[in-house]
Amino acid sequence: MTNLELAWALAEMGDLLELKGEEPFKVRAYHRAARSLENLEEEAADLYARGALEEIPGVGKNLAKKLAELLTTGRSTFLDNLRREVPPGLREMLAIPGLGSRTVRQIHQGLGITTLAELEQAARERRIRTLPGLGSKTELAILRGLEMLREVQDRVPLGVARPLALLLRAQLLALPGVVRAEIAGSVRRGKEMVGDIDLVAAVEPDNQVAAVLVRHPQVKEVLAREPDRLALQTNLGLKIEVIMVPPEDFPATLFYATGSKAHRRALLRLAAERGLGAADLGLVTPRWLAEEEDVLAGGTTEAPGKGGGSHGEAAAAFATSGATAKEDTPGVAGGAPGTGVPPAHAGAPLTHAGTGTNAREEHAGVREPVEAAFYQRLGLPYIVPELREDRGELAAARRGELPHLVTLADIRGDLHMHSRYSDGVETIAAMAAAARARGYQYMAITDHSRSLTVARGLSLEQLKAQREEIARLNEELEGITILAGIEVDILADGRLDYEDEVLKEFDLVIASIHSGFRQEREQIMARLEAALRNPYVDILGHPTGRMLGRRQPYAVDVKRVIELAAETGTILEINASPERLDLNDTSARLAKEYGVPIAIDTDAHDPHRLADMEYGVLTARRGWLEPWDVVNTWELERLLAGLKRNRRGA
DNA sequence: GCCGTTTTCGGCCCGACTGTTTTCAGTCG
Repeated sequence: MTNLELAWALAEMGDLLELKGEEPFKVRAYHRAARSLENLEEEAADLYARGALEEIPGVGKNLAKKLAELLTTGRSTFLDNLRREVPPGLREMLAIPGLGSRTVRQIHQGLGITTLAELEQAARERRIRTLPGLGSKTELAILRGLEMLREVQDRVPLGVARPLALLLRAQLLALPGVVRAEIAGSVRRGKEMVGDIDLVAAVEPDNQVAAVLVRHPQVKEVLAREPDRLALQTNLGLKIEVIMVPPEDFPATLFYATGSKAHRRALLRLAAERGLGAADLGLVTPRWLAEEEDVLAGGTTEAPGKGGGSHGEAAAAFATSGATAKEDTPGVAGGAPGTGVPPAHAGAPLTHAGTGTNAREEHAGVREPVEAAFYQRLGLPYIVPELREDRGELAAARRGELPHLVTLADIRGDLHMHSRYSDGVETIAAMAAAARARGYQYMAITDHSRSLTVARGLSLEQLKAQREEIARLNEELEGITILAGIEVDILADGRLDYEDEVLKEFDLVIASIHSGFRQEREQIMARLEAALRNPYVDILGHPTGRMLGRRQPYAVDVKRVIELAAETGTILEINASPERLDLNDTSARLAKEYGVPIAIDTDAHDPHRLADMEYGVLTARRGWLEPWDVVNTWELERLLAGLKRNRRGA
């Protein structure tokens, strides 16, 4: 079992124990251990092999035993028993904001409800409010929560799907008869949430793909097994589709499977306007021809062979650190993160600034954009997957105005990270070492401010101590500059958590909302406006507060925030954590149109999470951002000179 | 259930907000 699968099993145990009414500290122990496993560098299976499971933080005798059972048998009698005791629907209810274990238990016991469907019906029939302590607001929260769950149904964050996609691609390439394999679909396009992992493999007739993959340890169920197509369901509930084609069909199939569907169809319409057909472009596979037929018929039905929407896709180049829209530069040969699987192509060197030793930082990618020829036959430059959403990319290509997209290699620093001073897990020195190992020239330590007590926000005394430590480290360390920053809370009443006299002492200030999420729009906007107008607030952190699949944004008017940022000279953040990606791609693009500079920050609480930068860069690319739009691609001097605090009176 | 150069037992992040209430329990970050 993989670390992620083990982590999910522990988290499920924790949830089920909580629903049973176990004491909170025991429940928390399961969740803490789950988190440890998610962030573990080494495979738990290896730790088990040398009897070292208890070295995992938060794992003692008891949990080590449960992990050992999972690792050796793939099952857990403890978890199986829990699942028998607690209806699975109750666990799903925990995902509804506002519902905790006590309320779920009360609803279960009071109304006999065990599924989300029953819960919805009860809320609509106003039966929830018949329970003591619950009222109409809870019913509303339930209905809203269910709506949010429906939106993300069967989809997972890119941060979960992409690592598995990279692993699968590497494993495919190791199989006999596989000439080439690439990630396609929404994973390749870098969408924030994905429904399935699409892979395209160029294979010889005697390949072993199906035979091996149906027995893959992470595969729970085979959904379809056809000569040229395999559909699988993983243990974690993700769907995987592998399309197998002869090598000569690989480019067109990859192109098709990457989507988006809207982009494909717009491309075919453009070709038709010019009197060209799919065949003229070299797109002669059955999928393309069927789609062309449908487009020409003016139809909106699905092309055969695939399911609906933009997820009928498959395959390849992930070009974050390589190819851009204007230059067909090579991408990077990709290894699978954290798996020790070697890169598939030995050729292209890592282009990431300086380093590349960490497998987590490597990127899958094709060495040349295999689809370039198709665009070329239409007289167009190559369009990277991140732009293929039918959001004006074809028109821009025709005008020769495709953006020169920012790449991971352009990033010179990370301006949002936490240390042990607040809720981070590492020292400033360790975070600095990790940032330097990534080739960064600068970084900012931005711990939480004093009101965020859960995150051990810093008192004025601690701020002083921290600043002294940073000054000392800057003396000692070569090759990286640490900025003394803060992530200051925008308090519920609109004040900032420190006075201006304190804020002006920092090198850089991020202001963020961590409380009062349910306030009315007017109040939220008043708080944001006050923060944006503060002369010492340089960056607005995670501007909408959303957590993908978990929490809706607070009542924010994003366009107004962008206008205010433009007016006040405040930088807006793309928080690169795959749980957030906030701003999202379309908002980032709007910010660019307003001339608002963007900082792509990881908000890392742990050195490993500095690698989340790639997700932020992907989101920025989907937002058409170019290096000059992103302040942490700038040289440090220029960055500092550009901060609002330093421009005042200048 | 985990953890310990103070502890092998008794702590474990804790204060604010929300919804439901007339004094507070539950949820959240």
